[in-house]
Parts: sequence; C-alpha cells; structure tokens
Amino acid sequence: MSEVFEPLLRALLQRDHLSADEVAQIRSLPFRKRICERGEQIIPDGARLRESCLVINGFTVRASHLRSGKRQINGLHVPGDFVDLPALLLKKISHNVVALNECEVVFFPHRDLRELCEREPHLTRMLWLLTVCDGAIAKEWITSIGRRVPEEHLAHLICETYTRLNVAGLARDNRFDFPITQADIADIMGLSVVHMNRTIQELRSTGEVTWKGTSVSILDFEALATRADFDATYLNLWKEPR
Amino acid sequence: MSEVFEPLLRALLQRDHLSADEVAQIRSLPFRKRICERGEQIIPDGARLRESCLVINGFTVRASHLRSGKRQINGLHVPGDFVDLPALLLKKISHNVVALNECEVVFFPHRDLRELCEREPHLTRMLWLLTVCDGAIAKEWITSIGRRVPEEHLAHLICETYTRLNVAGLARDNRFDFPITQADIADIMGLSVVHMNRTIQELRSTGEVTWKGTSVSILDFEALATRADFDATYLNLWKEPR
DNA sequence: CGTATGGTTGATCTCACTCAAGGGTTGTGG
DNA sequence: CCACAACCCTTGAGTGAGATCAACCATACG
Repeated sequence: MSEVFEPLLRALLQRDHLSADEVAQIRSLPFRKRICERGEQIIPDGARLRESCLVINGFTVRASHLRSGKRQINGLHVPGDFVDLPALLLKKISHNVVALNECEVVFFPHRDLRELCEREPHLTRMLWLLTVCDGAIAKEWITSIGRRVPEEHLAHLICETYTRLNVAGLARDNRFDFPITQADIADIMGLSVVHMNRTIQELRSTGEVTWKGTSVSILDFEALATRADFDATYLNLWKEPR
Repeated sequence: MSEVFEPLLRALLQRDHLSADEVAQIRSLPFRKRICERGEQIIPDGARLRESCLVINGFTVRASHLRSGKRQINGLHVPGDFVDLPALLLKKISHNVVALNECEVVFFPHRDLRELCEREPHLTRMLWLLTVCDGAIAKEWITSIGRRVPEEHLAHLICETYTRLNVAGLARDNRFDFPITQADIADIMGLSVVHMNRTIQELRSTGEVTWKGTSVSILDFEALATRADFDATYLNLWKEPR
C-alpha cells in the first residue's frame, strides 16, 4: 500500500521538484502503522522518542498543559503533516499530541530518517522545510491570538485550515470537514467555550461561514481572507529549488 | 576577528559536540557585517532573500503588521540567534525584523550555507536544530499569550530571556540587560501599553523582579519560574548527538 | 531651554470570563 | 423500544479584566 506516502509526497511536491530517485527513497522508508481513537494521546508529553509520526488520515492537535489546569493548543495537524519531525533532532518534546477524530498515523524510526539525511542533502532540506513551515504557522498563530479580534482569528483559522486541507486534497469548492469540538477551538484561540460559541455564531449570522456539525463551508473565500488579513505566503505553497 | 562566530558556536556547542573540522568549516564561512541603528528594519517584509542574518550583538524582534495597524511581535532574537535562517529554504519571509537597540549583525550568503549543507549532514542538522528551537519558542509563546495571565506571561518571558542570554554569556547572577520599551513588550504579549505598564508594576511590587531602565534583576529565579510555569526543556539546552 | 520619547496614573467602558442552566443528539442498557 | 447518561452546543445574567482616552511626569537630547 503506497498511500502511506501520498500525503507526504503531496506536501513536498507542492514546494519543490523531487527526482524519481528521491521519491523512491522516501517510499522505501520502513514504517509501522497505527490507528488512533478519538481523544487518544498519540505522543506523550516529555517522552524520549525514537521515531517520528506522520498523519495519514484524520486530525490531531499539539497541546500544552499548565499547572493551573488550563490547556492551550499550539498546533493543528492535517493529513500529510509530519507531526513530530522536530523530535528527530530534539529527542524530547514538551507537549503532547492528541487525535481529534479516528486517525491513521505511521511512525518512521529515527535511525532510518537519520540515514536518509546522511546521504540525501536535498531531501534533508525538504524535511527541514516542513519543520520551518510548521514554525511559520506557529508564528502566524501568535499574531492571531495576540492581535486579531476573535472573529478575525476564527476567520483566519478557517482560511488556513481550508488552504492546508486543499493541499492535502481534502478540501475543495470552499468546503471541508472539520471534526473538532468548540471546546478544542477555544483551546486553539485561547478563549472560553462560551465566547467561542458566540464567535462562531457571529460568523454564521453574517453568512460568511456555514458550519453545521463537522462540515464547514465558506461563502466567499476572498472576502473571508480579507476580513481575516489572511495571506497564504507563510504556508510556502509554491515550487522553488530549496 | 573570529568573535563573529563565537555566539553561534556557543549556541551549537551547548547542544552537541562539534568536531574541530566542523568548527573550522563554520569559521570559514564568508560574511558581511553590518551595524544597525535602534529601530532600523534589518530585514524587510516579503523581500526575496539571498543571505541569512545572524545577530552578534544587540537585540532584534520579528514582527507582523495587520491591516488594522496593530503590530504583534512573534519572536525575540538575542546574540547568537540566526534570525532568518528559515529564509535559506523559504526564500521569502512574511514578517520583518527590527533592531531594538544598536545591533551588530552579519549576513551569510545562501550560496555558501547551501554548499556547507551539501557536504556536512551533521552541521545541516545543527542548523536545522536552531530553526526547530526557534519554532519551539514560538509554540511556547502561543501558550503564554493564550492561557497565561499577564503576570505569569511576563514572568515566563523574563525567565526565558534570562536563560537564553545566559547561554549567550550575557546574563548571570539573575541579572541581565533588556533594552526594550514597554510598548514593544506590549506587542510581544498582545496587551495595551497601559496594561503592560501595570503588569510590570505588579511584578515589581511583589519584589519578584527589579526592573529599572534596561536592567532586569530576578530576586529568586526558581520562584519566578514556578510562578510562570517555566520549564526550560523546550530550549533544548543539553548536549546530545543530534 | 523646547521637544521628543518613554513611563505612569486615573477614569470610563467594553469585551470576554464565569457561573448556571437548558436543549439536542447519540449511544447504551434495561 | 424506551429511559437515561454522556457529550456537545447554546443561552442568559453578572462580573471583572483589559482596552481606550486623556493627562501628566521624567529623562535625554539638540
């Protein structure tokens, strides 16, 4: 089953050309697959890791917990995202990764990734690029949470998620499936659940977004992007020799 | 003058062993030096970059601007920080970098960094590691801004900055120089200047922190770290084969 | 000196939190 | 097949944190 690598290759090929040999090198990586239940902790906080996890199917979030009991989500992973690739270098990560819905994930041993990086400088840079894009998203989130008002922030999150899912081939025609609870979105945006609910209703009432169950529709993407000050540059979705 | 490379080597050697040859390879990188005035924009927003910038001396911040005129700072760079190393892969960055005080920075052409990465897999990973640490800081900032109350957030920022400056050899005995205005800290924490001022006064009044001019003193680091829920793990300041 | 910049203070108002309860849907067991 | 529990969404009311507005002070600088 080669589908394991499709989301990843899709993410890479969006950003640079890969030779047939490079594609083959990636495809030859050994892996173990795992199905995770909704709510399951995929990667525990503070663990010492010997493999890195790639999401094939489903949504996961990266969260930190404070002593006070508060929780902040600082990352959202869609299929094709190399959830904890940084662990290849860090060995230890200080947040945990949780499945939002039933997920299919695969783990690649660090040993094999390491060997790949020893012989393939260009692929190394492409993996590096993935972690850099992840960092760019985090920086954009800082801006959202710090200076965008909740409606703008939510609009931005929707634009970003749509764009990322579109790359993964999971969103089109201004619609996508977003299996997340309002409590989780509140933990993304740093708001209370009650206020989160009211913010969503605000976007609904203006007709900008239709959100029923897990189905999100954007009436006019351009308009929403303008409202949110969303500029996809930071996602680096263009081909370029890297 | 080899001091150009000291802050960088310090940052790297803190996290892994480097061979004499590797150190020599770094030292042999060609560069151009520049002095930046306080408030000067070092790297313009959206520019196409052919070199990456390392801070030798002074403080810089990375900021985003919204249409509304609001500004959010999403990164703080201390000496030894490779400010826009991600640009090596991204080519284009969507935020700008500004000097907080008079800074000494050096630029390394991407061509040379690229060549270095082609032949040195381990050094590549070390540079990669720097960008990953930068990302880890951004994630921690999301948590701070989203879920820490202003006093905790400020305490966390102080602990983080002290720890990072300590690595750079610029802080010890619980004291450091922090040439930043309250308006800038407000843009880091996503607060208004007035409230920022009151938050600082709060930390001062409890005696946890002395802050006069640009000199910041921490009365009891452990106590402040506890208050802020600060755990330096995310800074990855230990030696490990990467 | 006058001016600019940054820090400080007070008053007012609004946004967002908390608390508390009700409603809808799904799944499960009697 | 219905009752109940669990989970999530929704709504209302009261409170408080943080924004905004508007001054005033301190220091550095030309």
